[in-house]
Amino acid sequence: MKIVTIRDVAREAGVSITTVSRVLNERADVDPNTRQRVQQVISRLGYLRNTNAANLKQRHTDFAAIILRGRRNVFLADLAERIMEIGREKGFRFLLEHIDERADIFEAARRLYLERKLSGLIFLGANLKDREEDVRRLDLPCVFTTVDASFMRLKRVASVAVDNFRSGQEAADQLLSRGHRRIALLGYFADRTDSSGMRLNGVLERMRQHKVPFDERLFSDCDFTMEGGWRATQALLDRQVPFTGLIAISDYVAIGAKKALFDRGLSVPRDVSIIGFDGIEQGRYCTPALATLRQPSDEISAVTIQLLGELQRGQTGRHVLLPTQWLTGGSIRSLL
Amino acid sequence: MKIVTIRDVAREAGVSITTVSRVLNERADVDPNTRQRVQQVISRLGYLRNTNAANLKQRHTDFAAIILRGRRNVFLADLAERIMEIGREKGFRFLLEHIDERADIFEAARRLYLERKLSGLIFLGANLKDREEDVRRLDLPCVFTTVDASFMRLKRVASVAVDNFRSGQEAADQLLSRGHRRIALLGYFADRTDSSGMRLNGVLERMRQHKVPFDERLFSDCDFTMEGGWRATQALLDRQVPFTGLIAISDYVAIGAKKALFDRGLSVPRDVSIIGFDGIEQGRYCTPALATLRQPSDEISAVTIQLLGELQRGQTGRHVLLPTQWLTGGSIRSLL
DNA sequence: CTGAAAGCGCTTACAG
DNA sequence: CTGAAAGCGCTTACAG
Repeated sequence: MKIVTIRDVAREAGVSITTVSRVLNERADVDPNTRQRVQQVISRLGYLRNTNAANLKQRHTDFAAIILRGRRNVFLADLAERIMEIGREKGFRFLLEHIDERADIFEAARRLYLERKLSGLIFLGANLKDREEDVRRLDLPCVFTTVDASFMRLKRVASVAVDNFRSGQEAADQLLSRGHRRIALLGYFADRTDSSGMRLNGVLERMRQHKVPFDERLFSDCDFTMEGGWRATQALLDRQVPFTGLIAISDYVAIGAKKALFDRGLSVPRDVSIIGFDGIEQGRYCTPALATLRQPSDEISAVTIQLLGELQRGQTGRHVLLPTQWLTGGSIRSLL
Repeated sequence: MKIVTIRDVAREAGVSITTVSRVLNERADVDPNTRQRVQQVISRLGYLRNTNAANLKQRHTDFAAIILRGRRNVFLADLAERIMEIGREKGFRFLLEHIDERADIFEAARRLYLERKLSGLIFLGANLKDREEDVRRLDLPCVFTTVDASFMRLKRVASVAVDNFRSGQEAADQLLSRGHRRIALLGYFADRTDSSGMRLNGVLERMRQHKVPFDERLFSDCDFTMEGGWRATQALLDRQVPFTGLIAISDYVAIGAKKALFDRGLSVPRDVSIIGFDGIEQGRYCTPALATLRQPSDEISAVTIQLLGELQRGQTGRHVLLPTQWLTGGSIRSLL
């Protein structure tokens, strides 16, 4: 592949590379005729700017990077698209970096800053446990989306997430108000900041308030995947402890749970009522549709952009907690 | 954020930047003591190499780029992971580029080559219609995965895909052998190379062979999404033409179809038997499980790597068609 | 085994 | 409105 450089364009157009650079960067101080001539040469030669070279020299850019870990998380991928869409309308420019599940998001952020310079960072689905120092080192406007970073108390850090604890309470309310007393829980408890623990603790708190005892044998450990939900539910059923309701820490887990029940000849919602979290598209396509507590993606996206703007204008970071929305579905029924 | 450069490392370690560069690039010709000292300084200062600068100077690299369009396609995302996994074991190094649905894959390829130099390219889910000239211009080893590029007849181009036509035939066989005669089809017909048209034509061909007439009112147009399948099935049902079997061009479409049937009070497989294509994880978690023609991801991945290796060694590109695997499921039943 | 120097393809003051 | 020159942070012959 023959490589066309700015030098080739300059020669063909009969101008200096400085002028070509000006055209490339859409600067105003170029004669309209010159600009047009250069642009014609650019498209005729099929010139593409070498971003390496451009970024090497640039001291700073107006790009904000979105760092998204994991390539299979459709929820976060959609959120990223939405954030970029809303942000572009407000004049932001983005670099979306999809990094490996096992990669370190803060190292990725540093590398990206090094290479592209940045005006800000948006992290989707970050794990913040013991990472305060890493965040401080970045010293850039940082917005954490879908995770509460308020405990960090850093001026240039903001966050927006759903109120997972309250969301868990609501899930419990939905089952309790329909007469369910024996409720199974699928998920895990890690640290204070993780969404699984928050959601489950919300459920447990509300059960306590309603004086409904929680049978520990009805808790089954699992990660955020369908397979995890499937396995955990099988383990649960093996214990032979009866339950009529099941709350899973995510819709994916709930889908796995539903499958495991089906495999054992149990039916949803006849035998077990199921509730998930997140409100993924998939859940709407389940038969019956999965009842869930939906994360308001549009609002999360809009707030993310709002917070990034505030940080860039020098304001102290805010930490926003949004309520989830109850989305009912055929996966639950009333026992009353 | 303070930026540490190779110059800082060199000064701290008391060597030239050339030597630091040698350490960074893991060259053998460095004194072990020097190497260790430099490495210590690198980790002490938290130095990260500026890839822009590195790539600017490098004439070529041993990186192969994987270009994947669309951020929501879990099937292709998994395939990419698998390809990288297998490839790494064989000494390949990869750059995975996730590009926007609307972006041009060949422009992305050219830009990537410009910026990172490349030893080869792997395209996942490309659309090759009228793109022969673009491929020729790349003039690099190119492997097209999940699409048959044999019609291009270019020496440095190889491809691996499933035999979609045969796969369509098999889908038809599965329903016909169970006594289904009124079969609905969901998908679209574009050009010769697209998988939807190939699959559907396979179905139609086999129906002709079995002298089972196809009622055109049982074809409903849709894209590759769940929502598309849902809408198309509603349109189908509105026509009030009875059918007992349904073949959708993908599992996602089949999931949408199943939902639409459910919404109208119809049951799978009691009222309608459904078959999809691809074999996504999702399908296994449907209740009942979705019968499908699975694309053998592991084999596709392994062949992709094999073909890339062959091209890099100067061999002429081969075009491999793999059979799909029948994965039965509760979504179909026999009428016999 | 090590270093000085050229240069990758751009951008950016600076001068006119 | 335009151009010559310096320099971004690396790699790579080349010389020793």
